[in-house]
Parts: sequence; C-alpha cells; structure tokens
Amino acid sequence: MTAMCPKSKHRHCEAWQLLVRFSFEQRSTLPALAAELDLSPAQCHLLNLIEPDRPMPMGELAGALSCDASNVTGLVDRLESRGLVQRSPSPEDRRVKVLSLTPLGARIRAALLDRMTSAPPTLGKLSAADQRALARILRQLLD
Amino acid sequence: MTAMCPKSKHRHCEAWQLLVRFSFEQRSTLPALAAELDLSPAQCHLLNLIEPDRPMPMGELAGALSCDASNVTGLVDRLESRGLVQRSPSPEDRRVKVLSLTPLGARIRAALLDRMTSAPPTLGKLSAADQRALARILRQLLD
DNA sequence: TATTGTTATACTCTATAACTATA
DNA sequence: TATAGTTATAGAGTATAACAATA
Repeated sequence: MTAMCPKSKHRHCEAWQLLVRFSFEQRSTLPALAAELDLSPAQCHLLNLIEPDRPMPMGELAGALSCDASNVTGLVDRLESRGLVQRSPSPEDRRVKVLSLTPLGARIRAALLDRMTSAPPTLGKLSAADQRALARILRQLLD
Repeated sequence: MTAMCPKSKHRHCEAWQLLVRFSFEQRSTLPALAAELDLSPAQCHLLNLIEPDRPMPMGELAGALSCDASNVTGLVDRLESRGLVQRSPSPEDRRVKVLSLTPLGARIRAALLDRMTSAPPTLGKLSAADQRALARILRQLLD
C-alpha cells in the first residue's frame, strides 16, 4: 500500500515521513544533550559544520546554516569569546574571514558528536542485518 | 590530551550517525519551509504535537517539547493570537489548561506536514525495494 | 504542601536594514 | 558598483525564579 494522500498534489512515502518524525524527536533531545557541554542547538549546528583543519569562510557558513550572515556574526562572537573558534583574515580576499576550530573547539566538537552519535538502546531492537541495510540505504540517500 | 583520540566509551554505528546527519540537514531546511506558512521551527514542532481532536495539557506539551513550561506560555500566546490554537480549562483539574487546534490551526498543520513529508527528488535515488526496506526498518526503530 | 500555569527578567537566536572595507 | 562581514534594532525562543490559583 502506498502512503499517498489524495488531497495533496505532492508525492509522499512512508520512509520520508518517518525520517521527518525522527528529526522532530531529535529537536527534542538535542537541547539537553548540548547543555551538558554548555552549548545551544544553534552552536552545535555550527560546530558540526566546521571540521578540524577545514577553515570555512563566514559567508559559506551562513549558507550551510541557511541563515542570515548577521546571525553568524553573533553566533561566532560567542563561540570565539569562549575560545572554541577563531576568525582569521583570508589571504586571497581581505574582505573574507575564515573560521577554524581551536584545539579546545575541536575537543568540544568531538565530544558533542560522540554524544550525539552514540547509539541509543532503541537501536538494539534492530537486527545486525537491518542495521547494515539502514546504513547502506541512508548512505545512498544522503550522498 | 584526548583531542585526536578516536576512542570513546560509547558505542556507535554508522546508521545512527547518518540519521543524526539527516536531522542536522533538516534543521537547515525547516526554517524556509516553515516561513512559507509564517511559522517558526518551534511553532512547527508544537503544531506537529497537537493532533486534531486530541487536546493536550500545557504541561504535557512542555514535556513533549522538552522545554520549560514558561516557554510554552509564550509560544501558545502567539499561536492563539493568530487563531491557530485554543486554550480551554480542564473540567477535571481547574489548574490545567488543555490546548487544541482550531479549524484554521488544523488546516495550517496539515499544510505544514504535507510540505514537510513530501518526498524530495533525492528519494528517487532509492529503488522501490530500498524505500520499502527503509520504511520497515525505521518503523521498528521509532516504535 | 505540592502542582499548573503565568509573569518578570535576562539571555540567545534570528532577520532586516544600514554601514565599512574591500573588490 | 558589487560583495563580505559588522552593527543597530526588533522580535521570537529559552531558562530561572517568583508568583497565583488550585489541588
């Protein structure tokens, strides 16, 4: 049976609906998890995007966060004042500032991702084969 | 130091990491999608939790949102002033107020879920069998 | 006394518009 | 002129503490 809704002109599928439901549940769990590291959800999102040794221009960051550039300024101000990230002028274009993690920022980011991606007990409900299949399918989807 | 130490005392699995990555991507796409309906992400989260004809006490809502009760007050104030939700006193316990969708609120909620769960083009990369498998596995996981 | 929801307060998050310094 | 980032401003989201009404 397909999960189509006859009143909608859009196509739906159950898999996508479940993924959306998952993301709403994550929206509930992230704040408490982030608070353990004195981070807000928005700060987690930003830290997640800055990989160690991969500086990123502020503007690119705003694009990746899908928010206004002026918002990134304040977000970075607070992270920089805590010593988690660092602004550096770009050598190529002096208008651009690239953002990088400090060693402390890299540690906090690693701790965050460690907590976020640690498998919850509910995952044990899946067989090993299903866990592999889920990873394989999501890999395709998120490519 | 532990900065570059990949060791963790937590268990991880790739499937869960991919789900977390998906939820971060949702955090980027929701604001624009919500704005089409003049909603904020937080308002979307709240509306998602209130099913039509299923009134919910304010306190229960705070629990489901994993936020403080005082936060729900303001959130509901704004939705109520737009005529999307309605507070009613509970007949059993006069301290409690239950929240329900107005007819307009139910329509907005339906439009929101329709947009959020409409399958994106990327889903076409999956075979029909993989889409079914993904749905089956997620159903188990989110049960 | 304990609980539900609100108010007061102080932050952070976010967008818009105006500004600066580059290009 | 156009672009990258900031500042100023305003409103929304969020938590803490104190409070009112009810249990």
